[in-house]
Amino acid sequence: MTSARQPATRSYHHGDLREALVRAGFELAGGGGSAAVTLRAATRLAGVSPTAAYRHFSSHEELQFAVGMLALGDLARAIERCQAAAVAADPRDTSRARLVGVGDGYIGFALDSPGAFDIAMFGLFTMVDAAEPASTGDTGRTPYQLLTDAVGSLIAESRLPAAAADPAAITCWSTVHGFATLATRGPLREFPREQLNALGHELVRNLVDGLLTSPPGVSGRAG
Amino acid sequence: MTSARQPATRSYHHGDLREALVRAGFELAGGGGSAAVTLRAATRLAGVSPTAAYRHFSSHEELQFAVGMLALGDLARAIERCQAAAVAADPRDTSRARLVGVGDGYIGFALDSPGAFDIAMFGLFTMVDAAEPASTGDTGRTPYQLLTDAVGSLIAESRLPAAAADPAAITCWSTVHGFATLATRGPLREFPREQLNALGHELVRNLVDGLLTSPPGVSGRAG
DNA sequence: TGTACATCAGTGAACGCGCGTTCACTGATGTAC
DNA sequence: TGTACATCAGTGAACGCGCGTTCACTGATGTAC
Repeated sequence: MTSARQPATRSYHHGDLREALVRAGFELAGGGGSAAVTLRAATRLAGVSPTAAYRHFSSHEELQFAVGMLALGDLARAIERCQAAAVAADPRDTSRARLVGVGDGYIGFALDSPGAFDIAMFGLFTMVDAAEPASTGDTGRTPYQLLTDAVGSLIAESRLPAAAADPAAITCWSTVHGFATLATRGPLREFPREQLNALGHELVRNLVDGLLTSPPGVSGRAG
Repeated sequence: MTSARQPATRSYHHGDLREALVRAGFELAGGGGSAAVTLRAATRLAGVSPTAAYRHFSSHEELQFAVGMLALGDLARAIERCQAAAVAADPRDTSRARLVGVGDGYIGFALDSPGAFDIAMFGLFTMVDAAEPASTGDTGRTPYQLLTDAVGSLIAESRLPAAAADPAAITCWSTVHGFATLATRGPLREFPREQLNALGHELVRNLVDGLLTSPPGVSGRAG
């Protein structure tokens, strides 16, 4: 969106090495998670010497972070897709459907792309609501924002008390994140995909309906 | 429990290097999680040459696994302690209290000993219900067994349908595991400990009561 | 009780590996006159 | 339009690091006679 005074100016030597390195890192993550995203491997994949990376990233960590942001954007899009599907399946309750979509998208993305999910967490964990444009989906929202947006509409509809906003978001995130981890790298790892789909599907719906039935944050009974 | 024909036979050269290495590994994990449990660092800490480890472990992975088992045992004991406390706090509903104790213990252990928690997962994830004695608490049960035991008593009391056994265990584990991860290495990392305690406390009780109100596994409404 | 011997826990040097990072450089690109 | 020059993206060799693992060994322990 900056004025394009020069004709795209693409390609000094390589074209756009920064972009190529981030894409290479993303590909590596797909194979072996965040541990596979080394600076040398990325430059190797891009067909360039290791030193070249330092023209675009000041350190290995900066590359990892950039790859994480890219993966976060993919996660956001997966969530947006599931939200659309959930709304289509239950058009009379779009707020609930949008929250369901967050859960479905999160779990589905982890199952489909465990490596990308792993590196996405690298980015997520260092900046929850970073304004990094690369980390947003088609609606311009990060995965975390999509979650808080969905919780926010339930609050706006008085179906969740305002005080429940934070605890509800944390509960949702904890549940789907835990399941994604167990299913991806944990003891559920070798379950057939169909069964994981079914388990995740039910988990998310139980989670959302449980939340609406007895919202957290409103001091429950002592245990 | 084997016949002690020889007087404890302790100490060839070192005493019990295997034990010392596992303890060293555990100490390292306390500092930097599973990644810090290298074979060389463990031997260094034990004051022994790297090669010596190969008298007791066939590979680095075997050492990591042994350390994981030790950490799992600690986790089991943390759970047992929380179960006792929960039962004392609510003696009229011991089954519910025991399940609450699993959650409290799991989260508390992760918050108290993130490194040990990390390496414990290394062991857990490769063998959920291994019969490894090192991985059990004072009652001789592994953490996972303590969870299924607690769910089992609720089923025995007809407060949960038998069909809910597996999904309920998975839901519980997912939720507390996810929270432990977010609180330990995730975006909740820098929250004050007291707040995390409160959040975890409430999360667990909402989880358990939600489970008892609407058990999973009994095909809920479509979403 | 004393000596010869077998066992085997631990040593020390070395291997190859891939990593992140630094250095002085080269050579293609774009710019100024 | 053509030449001299500055820029700066990418090179290639090298560094030090810590890792897991192998090798031939040493020397303390326990055992047999």
